[in-house]
Amino acid sequence: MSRILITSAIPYINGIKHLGNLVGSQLPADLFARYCRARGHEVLFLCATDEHGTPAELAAAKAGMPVAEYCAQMHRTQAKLAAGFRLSFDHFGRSSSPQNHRLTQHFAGKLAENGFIAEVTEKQVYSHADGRFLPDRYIEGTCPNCGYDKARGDQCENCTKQLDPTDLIEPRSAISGSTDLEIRETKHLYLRQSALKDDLDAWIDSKTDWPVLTTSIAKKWLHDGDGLKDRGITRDLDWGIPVRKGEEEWPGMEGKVFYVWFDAPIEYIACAAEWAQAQGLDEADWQSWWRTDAGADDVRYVQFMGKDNVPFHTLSFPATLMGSREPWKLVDYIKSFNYLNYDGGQFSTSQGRGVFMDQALEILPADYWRWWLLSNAPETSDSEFTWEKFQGGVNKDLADVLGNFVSRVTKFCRSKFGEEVPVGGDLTEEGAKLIAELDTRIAAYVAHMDAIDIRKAATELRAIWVAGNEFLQTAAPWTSFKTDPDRAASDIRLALNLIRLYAVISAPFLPDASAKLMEALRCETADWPGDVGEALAFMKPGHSFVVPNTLFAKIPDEDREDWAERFAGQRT
RNA sequence: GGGCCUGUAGCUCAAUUGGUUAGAGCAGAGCGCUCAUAACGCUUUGGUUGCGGGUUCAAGUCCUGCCGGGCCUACCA
Repeated sequence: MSRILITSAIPYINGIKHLGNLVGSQLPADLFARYCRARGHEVLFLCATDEHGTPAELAAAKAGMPVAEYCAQMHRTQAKLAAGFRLSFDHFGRSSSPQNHRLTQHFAGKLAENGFIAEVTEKQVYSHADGRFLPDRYIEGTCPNCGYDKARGDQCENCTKQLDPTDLIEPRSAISGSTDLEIRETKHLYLRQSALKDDLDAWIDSKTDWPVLTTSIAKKWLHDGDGLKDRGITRDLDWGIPVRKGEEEWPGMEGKVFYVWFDAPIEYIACAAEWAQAQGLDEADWQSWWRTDAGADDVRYVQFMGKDNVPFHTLSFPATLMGSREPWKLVDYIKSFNYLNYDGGQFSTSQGRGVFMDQALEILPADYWRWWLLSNAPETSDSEFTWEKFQGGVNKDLADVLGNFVSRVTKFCRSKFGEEVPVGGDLTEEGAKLIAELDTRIAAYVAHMDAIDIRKAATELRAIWVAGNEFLQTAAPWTSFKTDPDRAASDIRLALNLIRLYAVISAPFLPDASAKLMEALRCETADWPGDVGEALAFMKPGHSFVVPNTLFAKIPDEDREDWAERFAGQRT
């Protein structure tokens, strides 16, 4: 047994996430967490909402609520949806927690102490009408290069030229439209990542087993141009963690807050502290996961995220931890994902294009989504959601292959032997062959899960389900029952136990279906199978069960057509 | 512009890291079965591995030049 710390990239507070967000971090993290627990490991699985920054302030203003209240409400919404998808977080925290305030300020203090913070005075655009400094991309104007009149202050979307806000002709606030802008001097703190470049480089080089997607992005940032650049970690905002040097005031930084991407990864640690508090544990309990001087040396730490998050997790956050010169646990493995597209384009939060977490659960139970999304996870390249593929995958894999197997076995047994595991007969030749095949296949499945090769694991799991149908076909208990009922009894006993085995090993993908099967079979223990032969003899003759209701209903064409139309554009 | 990834059957993906005849699932065709959610099983059609060069005893895999797709490029988070 080992101790495994798992974190999912923390979703931004600003609204409900779509399926692309879900499959890129939280869902695969949950799959792995459930699998590790099922294998008997001690797991701490953490996630949280990322609550600071300009978009949160603007979303709150739009909703006519104080930002703290807005975040609290959206946190509850996101927590509820996470529960709906059966995301098994040990704690779902908030980056605005007191624990994160304290830790973020602590890290800033340590970094300053060790010379990794620079104070830089720079010029920023201030909007009088909005009463705030504007991030570059919240300034709009005419592009000096191509004349496009909705160019943003960081880049022109029309000609893709990189811009500085001061380059824009007739700049205006993207928030209010006001042209009453002023360039003001303001002082900010920079994390001197460049001073830690060699340490980071050597550390990344040592991670030879990481996905190429992860290391190539890190390497690019380390070696592009002049190498790793320092990064501003403060902002002129009201909503955020006040800039402090540990417990002390930070002269000259009054009224400023840390930038979300400084405090958001630190929430991974703070979240463990929140977890300990919620569980009534003490400091040492969460520190044993995070401090190598307090027991975290034997922890394996795995992070899950979309590719857009990689630079922060491979560089900025490790730089924060390394620069503290304190014994914090660094990540051991980063599993990163490409994007899931929606029917030929991108999922779009702003345009309401695609399926969002709340809508998905209104349509179908979580297991349907979990299976399709995970078995089509964008691991090696971007992948695409279409309603045809979704319908095809779900109907074939879940309804026909798995669901129908359960149905044919339990119903056959009920009609011939009654609702209990039949008595009589010895293991047949077909049964022995099945056990041998499952031995190999389950070993392959386990190897893929250990390696977090999700699509391959799903493919193998499906093959394991298929093996059950093949077994029934060759054993043909409906025929043998007429001449040799003991033989049929033995094969059906094996098949009923096979359903239990499926429930156990499929649980990381299909937690609800798994629970439903275990209940129908009146089984409580769900130990991971060691010896397959023993696992398939778990339920003894005479063990009673009930025939479960349809495990997975098929998606009819009419529904598919209806949904395709409903989610094509503007969300209502 | 620069960098990275990618292109394999109609579709979605594999191919033990250079090693026999490139494999699965879906879709299509045929046969079988009748326990089951018109489900299941077996067989089968289908490939000049984007295109052209090169290295090698051997290339889907390595090098190179084109062509196409995607992502990142540091103030969205």
